[in-house]
Amino acid sequence: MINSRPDPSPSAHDRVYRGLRTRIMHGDIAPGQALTLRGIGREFNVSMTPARESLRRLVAEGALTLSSSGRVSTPELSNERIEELAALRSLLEVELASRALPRAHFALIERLQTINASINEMIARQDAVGYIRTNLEFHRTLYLRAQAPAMLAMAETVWLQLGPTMRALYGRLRRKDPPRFHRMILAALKAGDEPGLRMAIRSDVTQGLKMLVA
Amino acid sequence: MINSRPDPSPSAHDRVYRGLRTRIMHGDIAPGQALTLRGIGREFNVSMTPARESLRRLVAEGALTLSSSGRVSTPELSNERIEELAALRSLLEVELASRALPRAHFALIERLQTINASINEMIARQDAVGYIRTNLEFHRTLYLRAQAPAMLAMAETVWLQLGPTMRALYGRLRRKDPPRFHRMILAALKAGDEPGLRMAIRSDVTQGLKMLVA
DNA sequence: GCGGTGTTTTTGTGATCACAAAGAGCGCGT
DNA sequence: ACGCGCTCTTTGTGATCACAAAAACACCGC
Repeated sequence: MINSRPDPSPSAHDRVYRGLRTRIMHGDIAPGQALTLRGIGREFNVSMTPARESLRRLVAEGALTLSSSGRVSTPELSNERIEELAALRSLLEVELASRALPRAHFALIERLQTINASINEMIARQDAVGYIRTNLEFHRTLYLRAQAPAMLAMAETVWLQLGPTMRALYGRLRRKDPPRFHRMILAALKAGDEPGLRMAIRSDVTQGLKMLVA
Repeated sequence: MINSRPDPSPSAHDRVYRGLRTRIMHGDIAPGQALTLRGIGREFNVSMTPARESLRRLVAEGALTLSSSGRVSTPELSNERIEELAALRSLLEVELASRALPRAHFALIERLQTINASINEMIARQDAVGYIRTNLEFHRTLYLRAQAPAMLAMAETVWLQLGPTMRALYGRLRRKDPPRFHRMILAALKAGDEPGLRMAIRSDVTQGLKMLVA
């Protein structure tokens, strides 16, 4: 669903939407944070109309929740919901990785290794938002090779829903070691080992969850 | 995502949204059909504002496509996209059915059998829209038992994207025989046979696709 | 007849407004 | 000190408008 072509005239509501979306996905906003139409409008220098459209769009994608009185805020997910979303990530991303595997040439693996190095840097720097962003870039770069845009869009929707929660999670986690499953993913890609890749993805995706429950 | 509680004050845009959504999901609208803001507004007796919100929401869910000039229309899916969406249905619905299996008691199976009888009636009556609606009701009734609202919502989003296409498909299909895989699903549910259920769901979901490619 | 060109109509966009409901704050009474 | 009620502010909703771009249409020359 991500389109990288330079849109000649990005409509106002699209600009607002994209701005908020990346902020939410990367965990810039904490769970439970309320957003107001006029506040968004002021921040992006637009009227209430485009602000409303972008907020409602994000609500439709599950990135924000709509209270009964119409107020929108970033969601505070229950543990059950988090587990369900992790299961969805696993389901979708294992399939995406599996489809990407036959198309994963050396250049791609090299790029993934570069991104992985950035991730380690973010960890060393204790930069939670940067870590989430770079980690998602790692996954998206791989899944783009699957040539399955609808499936990738769904995976991104799940990321979006988990964004604020992941921030709260990793923020308090203060991990020090690099993600070990990423090395397993890279090894499986190099070896063309599909079962190994599926297991590595599943482990990587559900890894964060285990830390939460603990 | 479907909420059956009687909302005391359904906002205008919600009423419009729901109306359009069920129409699209059930295949009331043919692929490629264009929708205009003022037209929707007239039809539902609202101004452009709620019409716009509902259209944009449906676009966000992939139920409608937005042309470069801002016009919205029901999508005409490529064969590749249809295959991908069918794969998504398979992925999600197999998991949903698998989760519903341990919770599927006799009352549920009985209800499914009743719905299945309705499906046969729709087929005999050559009612394409009624067939799609009842068929989705069969699946949703089963999946509701999975207690996985986010996953069910995603499956419904896929149905929504396939709605107009399924209509065009089944409309020209003129099938005469009842869906054989539904009997397999019921049998597997009664027997508590999980592998059999997974296979039956996968077959049922991808069955329509095969007819399209042929 | 046909293609192109001008006009006219339709359509989406974003701003603004009036309104009602929800929230926040404050003070009064007990 | 605490709860209740009142008021003022904030907030979302939906209608309407002006504007620009796009589409539809009609007309004219060839």
